[in-house]
Amino acid sequence: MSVRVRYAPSPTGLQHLGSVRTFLFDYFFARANGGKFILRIEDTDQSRFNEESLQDLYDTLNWLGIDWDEGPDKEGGYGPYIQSQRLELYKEYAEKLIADGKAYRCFCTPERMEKLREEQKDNKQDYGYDRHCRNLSEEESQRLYESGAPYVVRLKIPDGREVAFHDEILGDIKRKSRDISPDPVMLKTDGFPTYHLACVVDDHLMEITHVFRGQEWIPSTPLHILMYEAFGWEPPKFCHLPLIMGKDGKKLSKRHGSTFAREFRAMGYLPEAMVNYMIMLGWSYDDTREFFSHDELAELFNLERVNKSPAVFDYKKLEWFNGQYIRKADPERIQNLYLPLLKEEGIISDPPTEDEMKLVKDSYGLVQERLKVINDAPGLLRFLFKEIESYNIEDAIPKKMDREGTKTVLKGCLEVLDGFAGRSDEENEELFRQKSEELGVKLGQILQPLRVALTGTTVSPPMFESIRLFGAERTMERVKNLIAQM
RNA sequence: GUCUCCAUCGUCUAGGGGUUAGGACACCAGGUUUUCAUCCUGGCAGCGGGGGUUCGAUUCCCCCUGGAGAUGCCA
Repeated sequence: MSVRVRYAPSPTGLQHLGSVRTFLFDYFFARANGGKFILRIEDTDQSRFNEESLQDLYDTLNWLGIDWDEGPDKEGGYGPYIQSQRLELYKEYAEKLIADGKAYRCFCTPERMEKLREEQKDNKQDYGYDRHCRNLSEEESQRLYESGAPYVVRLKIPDGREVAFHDEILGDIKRKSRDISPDPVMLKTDGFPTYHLACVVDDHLMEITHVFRGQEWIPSTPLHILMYEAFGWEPPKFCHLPLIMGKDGKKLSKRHGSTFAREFRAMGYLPEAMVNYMIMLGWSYDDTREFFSHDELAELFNLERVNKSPAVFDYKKLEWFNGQYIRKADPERIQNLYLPLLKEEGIISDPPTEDEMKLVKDSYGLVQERLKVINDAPGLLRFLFKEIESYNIEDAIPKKMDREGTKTVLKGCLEVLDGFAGRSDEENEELFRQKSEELGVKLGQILQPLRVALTGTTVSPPMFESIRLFGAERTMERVKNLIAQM
């Protein structure tokens, strides 16, 4: 049987790192096995549905280069792929369950449920429905139904059974049926299915072979097994993925840092770095290799090497991956990624002038080794395009030197800068060395004030290259400017 | 509370009855260098505890501990 895998997000929030990891495993498993990757929208919670998250889903998938074979916009013979468009189907199957005696209508009001819950809490009993309506006589149930009373459909959980399933990652998992929540709701009052019903019905109808989902679903899988039994269907294979944690071992959340895919995109992470890092969170290839292209993953990903235990998300390592990928990337691509940022920050005009574009292109060498994320670029390049707003004089004064000495050094720089453009870097360096000897300081002590004069900071790209790009004459202006302020 | 899952350096992981327990990030030190970064070299650091099984357990089994998740008309 050919592999069919689905990613089934519910559009109630933005795609976060856990979602990304799940669909990456879905996708690459499908690809590596020559199977189909299906996108299904689980919008069964009307109250939490939100349009923005739907757009975010598509944006995220597209950004990371993940395409699907079937989905809302790609009919593949198993549609519709949006659960809110399949309501009749779920109702039909719920009715079938009732007709077969596997489920029943429950007319208990929310008020009764709340009261029950409170009583259970007071008596320190286990929570759960007391099966009041399961014990209704058929006539009574029918009468209430015909009276138009609102109801939900609940599955009858059998007593005294052990429900087992085999997880492809975790192995055999068992649970006693009495530990499964008594008689979970399948169909809500509003006619929408719960996750459990919709998921089981759709996975079966869409002939899903492997269900990938987070480990938080393990406790409800026995329930799903019971549902497959009630329908007389063969369950798919289950693959419960380890959870992603924050540094403190708690479930990853905002307080650990960014968690939404779009935030990483906005910060200037490359999609391939993101994919590579995320796939390594819970999966490994061997004892050393850790760089994988999209195509390689689509060939090499497998279930055997998926880890069982939860993984802590390491922002530092992601950053390292990103730096590695930026350095390997085509310069033009990286420039095009930060070009809009330069415009946004008003560093260059919009549209850029010809001179600005040339300078952006020529200056790439200044940043390529220094970028961890794309968004670092504006800060590194700003000095080439904009005047230094204010000098921190202290920065300009090297260690073991004073203000006067620094002034003298800067004046010395002016002499060397004269005719700078006409000489090679080697020649210029030699001149700076001579000058520093003449002034009785080290080369670093002469270059630091110059660096501050040109860039406004003590940390910058290499001096000579920067001077060449910016122009020796204009550099001299900045040096004079700084001297005047000292 | 109850149920379920998990457990190798700080983090991601490889390994597996006999290994100097391997790699990567981070960190530290050194080198290259005009600062930063890159790059190179080296270093620090780990099998949670207790019982078994065995000639021998980090590896297999049990218990404990620790961590996480689930206990919704949310997914």
